[in-house]
Amino acid sequence: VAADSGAPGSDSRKSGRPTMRDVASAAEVSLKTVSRVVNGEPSVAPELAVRVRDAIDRLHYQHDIGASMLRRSDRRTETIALLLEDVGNPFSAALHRAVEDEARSRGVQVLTASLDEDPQRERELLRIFTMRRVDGLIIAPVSPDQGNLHNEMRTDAPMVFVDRPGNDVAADSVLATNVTGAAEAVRHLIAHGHRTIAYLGDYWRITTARHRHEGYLTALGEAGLPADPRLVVHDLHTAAEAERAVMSLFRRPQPPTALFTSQNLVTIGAVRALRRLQLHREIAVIGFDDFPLADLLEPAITVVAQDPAMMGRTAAQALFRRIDGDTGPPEEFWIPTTFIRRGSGELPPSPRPAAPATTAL
Amino acid sequence: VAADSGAPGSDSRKSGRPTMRDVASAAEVSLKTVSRVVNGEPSVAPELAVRVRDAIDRLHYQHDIGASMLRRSDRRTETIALLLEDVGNPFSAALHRAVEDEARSRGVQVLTASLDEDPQRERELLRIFTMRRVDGLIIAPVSPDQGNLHNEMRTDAPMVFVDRPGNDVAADSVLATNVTGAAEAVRHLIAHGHRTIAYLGDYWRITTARHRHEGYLTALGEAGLPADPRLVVHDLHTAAEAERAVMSLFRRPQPPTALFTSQNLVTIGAVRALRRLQLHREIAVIGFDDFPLADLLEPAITVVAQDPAMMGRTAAQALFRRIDGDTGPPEEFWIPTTFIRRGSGELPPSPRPAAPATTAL
DNA sequence: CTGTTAGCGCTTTCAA
DNA sequence: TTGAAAGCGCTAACAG
Repeated sequence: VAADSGAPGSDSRKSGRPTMRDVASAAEVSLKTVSRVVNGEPSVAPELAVRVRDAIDRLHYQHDIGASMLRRSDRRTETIALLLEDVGNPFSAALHRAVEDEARSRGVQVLTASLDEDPQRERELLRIFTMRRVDGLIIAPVSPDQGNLHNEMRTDAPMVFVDRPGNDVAADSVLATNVTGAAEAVRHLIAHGHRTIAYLGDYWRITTARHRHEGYLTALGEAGLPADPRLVVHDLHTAAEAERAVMSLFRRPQPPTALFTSQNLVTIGAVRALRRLQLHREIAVIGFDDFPLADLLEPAITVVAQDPAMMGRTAAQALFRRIDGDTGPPEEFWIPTTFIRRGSGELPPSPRPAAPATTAL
Repeated sequence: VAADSGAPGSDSRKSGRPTMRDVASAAEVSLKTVSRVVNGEPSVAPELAVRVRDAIDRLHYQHDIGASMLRRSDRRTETIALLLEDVGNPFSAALHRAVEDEARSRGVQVLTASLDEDPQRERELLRIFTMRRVDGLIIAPVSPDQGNLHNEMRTDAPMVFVDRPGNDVAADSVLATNVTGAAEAVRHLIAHGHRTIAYLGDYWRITTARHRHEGYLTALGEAGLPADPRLVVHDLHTAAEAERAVMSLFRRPQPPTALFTSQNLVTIGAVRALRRLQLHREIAVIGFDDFPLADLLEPAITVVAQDPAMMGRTAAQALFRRIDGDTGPPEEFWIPTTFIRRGSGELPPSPRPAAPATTAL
């Protein structure tokens, strides 16, 4: 076995990729010297280093990061996991990009996955990424019982929550100012004279949706306006659902004069419905979360913009601090939202009680 | 060394995560039996299997995929790389999502990275992913010299090109019907009476941009229309650049009556410019590549829609076929574009010679 | 069905 | 500065 290890020229390889041993014998040095050159350790005689590098080029040697990680003392895979709602949606995609940039500057690779609001998928991915020994995780959690989940997994890799809090897990979190941002929007509508403001929100189980609803209620409360439950619709997750919800809202006797939509797709669905009802110049709309072309619609859509790139960057930076050994108490990073006036949020209350739509209903 | 391997209860661990050996001694079986249970090999007595699983739960053992891969005969990492222009843009994000879904169904993880049109970054990432021993790569290439790149890398992992062809590399590719899609759009404009049609395109070096320009020329040629180089602007990569280009186009003596924009952001920039010039109801526009809310603009934007999800799915399926050992000749998969009439492409040629903008210029 | 031995490709430890 | 030996956590090959 060890007999042919020093044998110089002859390729004792059966097939497959060349290893450090092959390079060593080609360069007529020890395996360890090759390792030193590959890892850029300084204590190698220049002459030997040249011989090694020559052999590497000649054999097209490719270092195996996986194998090296196995023996390394730090056991770093230089890999982090990013678990988002859906890598295909604009918010997640922007956040992903920011994380990638931050990771790139550290030579770290990113494994991304979409959770689709599925708790089972979340636990499965947590298991998989633990088995892959990622150095850390950034996660927009789905499960309400993050705590159990995390314990159960025994993922000793650091974790940072983004967009949504990791309920009772002691870890950093990066969150948008959902409550105050939503309240600001609703206050703006009230200041423009609206008294009947509908709330259209995402799944109630999603923390951010609850927070935005809370901001809505706060602003109403401040103004001494009643919180009419008939003006509140939860659990809208797609544009189509939101469109239907708005259509039926305007079939009611006392329709709202303004809408606060708590999410991207809901805003778009609402705008679609108002167009169909020919009410888009009558009914005020403010959406939470900005979206491309919001400024080109007529009227342009007033929004509470989030900053997904900043959230991603902040989360990645926090994670890398933990990976680097920071053991301070968990921190919360609040990423401010930006209120952007564009027109739809500045429409005054429509005098007439809105179109009767289908009288039969 | 081997002395304590069989020692039952006492934890001989110094620290860190438990290994199969720990599980083996806790369950009082051999290491190999644990391996069998973990890998779901059937030939284990139920009683032993239970003991092993108990020990796994008790010690919170977590299988190490990296270590297992090192010794496995297939040497699969169950990982693929996905190299896209920018994971943050809608086209890439949608494609990414489709690849993820396809990979998920095989238990494969996806490492994604953005190339930003940077050839150096492309070669660096190719090197990194080779060192990580991904099972395969899906790539929207940047370099014109893919051939050299690929050779140089000696990435024996299969590769599939998506969105852009991998020039003279013998590998599968998944491409949109850029030439015919573009020609269809321009034919449509011609059919609506336009004779002066501008082409606004992305970086000339990008293959898809060249193909779309080719389609533009084809349609003009068929109709016997001259190809006026003053109506062609290349190398527009952002909405702002496109906006400026369109503004200056309409300062000229013979402005076009219609625009064909060869890319998302260019379309949006063009629409912005037409709005500023108050020409959005005069000048026809057809964009290549659909975008959200294109139907809500006024006029709604007629487009040649691509199908990024289909492209991602097709690419992933092709890649997995190769990973599974298919060694047939390289294939080209053409994903058809869909022409979507929405209004902006159906505007007739504007009779008056368009606004004079700034007379001083 | 179960266990033993060897060794994946690399880094560590320690001696020369 | 260089190298030999040991072993990371696991699976393959071959015994019992």
